[in-house]
Amino acid sequence: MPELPEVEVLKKTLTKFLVNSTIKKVRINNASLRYKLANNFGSKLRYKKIKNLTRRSKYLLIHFFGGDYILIHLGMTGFFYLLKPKDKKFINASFYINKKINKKHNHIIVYLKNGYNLIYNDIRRFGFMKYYKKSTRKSNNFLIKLGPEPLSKKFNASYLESLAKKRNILIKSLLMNQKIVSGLGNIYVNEALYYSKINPLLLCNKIDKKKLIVLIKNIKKILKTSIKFGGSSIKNYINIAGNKGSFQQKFKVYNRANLKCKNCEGIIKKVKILQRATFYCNTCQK
DNA sequence: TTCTTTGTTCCGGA
DNA sequence: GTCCGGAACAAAGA
Repeated sequence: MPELPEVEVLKKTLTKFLVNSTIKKVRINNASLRYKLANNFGSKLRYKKIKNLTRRSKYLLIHFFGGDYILIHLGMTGFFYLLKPKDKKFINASFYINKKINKKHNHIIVYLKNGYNLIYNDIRRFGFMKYYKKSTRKSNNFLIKLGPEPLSKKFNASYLESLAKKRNILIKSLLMNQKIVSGLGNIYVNEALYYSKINPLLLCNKIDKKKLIVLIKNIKKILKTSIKFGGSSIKNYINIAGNKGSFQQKFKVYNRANLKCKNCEGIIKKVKILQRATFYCNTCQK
């Protein structure tokens, strides 16, 4: 699942290949993403020159000279790769492809003047992209409601405590709320609570500040490590088309129901919180 | 056929 | 009105 670190790595990788490049044409194989692509999506992109790329939460933004931009969300299975057919160069830009690419899910192909094709592949089509005018930069509905970035200074223990004491919800629900902190998904919340020895079923207003300090520290550490790891694993993907990557995510608790805890003798339990799979060790997460 | 998966929105109960 | 959890939704694969 593409989470914040994956999007950050994607941004960095694409930046190298897209900035200052001009779009020659766009081929849309399937416009039915999570939100149907506008009919003029391709024609709007044509001849646009890319200025820079940014990330907000799990959204990737591609900015054009002149100020218009596209907003992208990868959903559950969306990813990008770059292909330079002339020299058979293949670059996996999206961090986590383990399986062979099924071309039938190549929904959008952007042909760039620099010879690269930027390809968007999304098996379940929960991802989306939208074209926006410059004037929407400060009023974009997807961005306007988001809380602080988890890696920003604004996301600290005092901030979290002030919100936690006002609410009567589970700590996991608090962290999953994008208005509280934006960009943490299910996997990283599970992992961060495990590292911090905090039970996801605890009420957020019952957790003392000491614990919150540890939690904040771990969230930042896990995200940073993951970004670093993603950055280095990307290199292994600069291969000829078809070569598989070997990157494996090493989760401490996520998806380990009924297995032995990596920290103690406990067994990892699985419950649902906000309809999401939640994993924790009953012994070390008090 | 049914279940799982994520992020967001909507709805109803307390 | 406010707070909270559950359902629904998007699509595909097991």
